[in-house]
This record gives sequence, C-alpha cells and structure tokens, in this order.
Amino acid sequence: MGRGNCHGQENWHGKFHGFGCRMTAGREAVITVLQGTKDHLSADEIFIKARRINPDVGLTTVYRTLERLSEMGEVHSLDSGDKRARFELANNEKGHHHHLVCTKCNRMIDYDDFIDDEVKLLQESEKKLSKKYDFTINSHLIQFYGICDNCK
Amino acid sequence: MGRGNCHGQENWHGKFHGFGCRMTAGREAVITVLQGTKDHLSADEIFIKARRINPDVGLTTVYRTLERLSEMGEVHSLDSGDKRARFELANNEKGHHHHLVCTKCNRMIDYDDFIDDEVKLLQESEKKLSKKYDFTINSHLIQFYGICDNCK
DNA sequence: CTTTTTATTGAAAATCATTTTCACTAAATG
DNA sequence: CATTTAGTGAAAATGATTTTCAATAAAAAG
Ligand SMILES: [Mn+2]
Ligand SMILES: [Mn+2]
Ligand SMILES: [Zn+2]
Ligand SMILES: [Zn+2]
Repeated sequence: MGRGNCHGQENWHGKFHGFGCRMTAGREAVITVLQGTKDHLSADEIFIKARRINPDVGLTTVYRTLERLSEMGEVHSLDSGDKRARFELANNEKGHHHHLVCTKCNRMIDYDDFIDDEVKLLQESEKKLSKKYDFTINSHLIQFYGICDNCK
Repeated sequence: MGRGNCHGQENWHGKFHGFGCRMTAGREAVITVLQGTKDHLSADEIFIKARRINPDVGLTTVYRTLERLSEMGEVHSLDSGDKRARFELANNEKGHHHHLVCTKCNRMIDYDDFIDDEVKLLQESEKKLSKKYDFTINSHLIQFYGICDNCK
C-alpha cells in the first residue's frame, strides 16, 4: 500500500528538506506538541511537553526549531502582551482566525466569527493605505484586549 | 492675568496630583520629549532626549515615568515587533489612529484614513464577540505589517 | 520656618526570555 | 571508509526591563 503518509498527515521531512534542513527527533517532538494542543504555548511550555516525548531535547533546540518553522511559514509567533512569545501552527484545522487576549491571564482565545467581514475591510484598507503611504503590506493583526470568562 | 495654564496646555501637575503623585523635573523632561516628537520612541531614545533637557534624569526614572503615565492612561505603550516597547502620548493632536509597522526598520507610521470604518466594524465585532465568548473587551489593536517607503 | 511624612530618585544589581558560542554528534554524500 | 555539513545541548552572553536600597525632595503638618 505505498509508503506511509496517508490520512492527510503532513510530510514534515519533505518540508524541511525543501529548506535544506533535516527532520530530527527534537524537531519532531516540537511539532508533535504543537499538533497536540489547542492552546497558544510559550517556548518554555513547549519545551516541557517536548521533553515528555523525548527527554533528550534541549530548550535551545526548541527555540531554534520554532524559529526555523516560523521562517518556513509553518508556525506563527504571537504576542500575548506577556513578555514571552507564544506559538501556533500556521496550518491547523482552525484556519485563519484572530484572537481575544486576556490582559489578566494572557490567555489567547481563537475566534473566526465575523472574520470574513474583518478581512474584507482590511483588504480594502490595505489597498488604499499601501498606495497612500507607499508601504508594501504583507500581513495584518487584529486583536481585542479585555478580561476572559475565567478571570472575572 | 490669573495663574498660568493658558493656551490649552495641560495641567500635568494636577493630573499627577490626582493619582497621589508629584510632578518632578524628571517627569517633566519625559513629557516634554513625548510632546516634542512625532515618532514612536523607545525608553532608551526618550532617555537620551530627556537628558538633553535635564542631564540629571536617570533611565530608571524614564521607565518609571512611562509606566506611571501608562497607568494614568496618558501614554500608550506600543509593540513594533522590535523587542523594545515604544511610546506615544495618548492625547496628542493625532487623535485615535492605527499603525503601519515596517518589519525591516520597525518604524511605526500613523494613519487615520478609513479608521472610522475600521472602528465601526470593530465595535460591531466587539459586541458579538464579548457576548459569545463572555469576554469583556476593553481595547483593540489593528496593525498592518510590511515594508515602508524608506526600506524598499 | 521647622518637623514629619511620604513620594521620588539614581546607581547598581537582579531578572528573565532569548540568543550565541563551542565542542561534539549525526546525517548525507561519494 | 572519508568528507562535508546540519544539528545538538550546556553554558555563557545579551539586552530590555525591574527591583533594591540608601539618599533626597516635595508636600503636609505644626
Ligand atoms: Mn490561535
Ligand atoms: Mn502613533
Ligand atoms: Zn483571563
Ligand atoms: Zn522601514
């Protein structure tokens, strides 16, 4: 029956190879952690979970892997207002979404409601702004800040 | 002719007093710097400019003043993607605006074009999202990321 | 104008997430 | 096997921000 890679699983080995990189045990652990959570984890939190999968992984490798994956466009680095970065897979089942950010516990809540309207408006703005300010727009950020249900 | 404070100048002494704080030479220097620039300066950049006004000001005082003013709602702390925070007066002649952020030089460019449409959409989203997610929304952030005219 | 109270200060040390260094290992290639 | 190059963990370095602490200045009280 062919050679693996059924069930829509991603060919990470191939993706890395395309960037002149190798798929290693450490990187696999980091990716497994990212695939196995709905949260927006910090490097440190990813490190702890990755260690449960492979106790040999070092924090340095977690940072390096996250940076590599960001460069490859496979991971998004998020700012929760906390001083540490948080990460999520770019291509997850959630699709394009924005975040509600709790200023008390720094939790980031996904939402994709009304996002089509938001994106449509942003695209119109982008077109006009990029012309007016001679500014090449590559991406946008929308976040709402406040207090989450847990925190009130 | 009364006692000062004509010409729409703000009564900083009174503002601080209202928060149980004192108006000092260091704080005045920081505020003067913020009032005198159109840029979005880092703490360090504010420190350097403040020193030209009052050579006795310390970097610590700059940080403390910026935090105090943020608590008072008089200063906005901004994230340029750079690792250091940038600051602007909350009540400046610019009014409510958003930013284009250059990912190459980290410059933040003000814009208020089309902002009414943006804000209107955001307010509608806010209403629905806060109900659906039981999330109390206090503020929002919109930024566009890309390459500024200087950098291309 | 004193005295007392309390906020503010600068310098130096501490914090803490992230990055860099370095000597070593593992993978790929021939 | 021999060579080349990517990847590694531990420890050290970095750099923005915060904290500590003893000294000072402003406000309030007398
Ligand atoms: Mn998300
Ligand atoms: Mn601005
Ligand atoms: Zn919360
Ligand atoms: Zn630029």
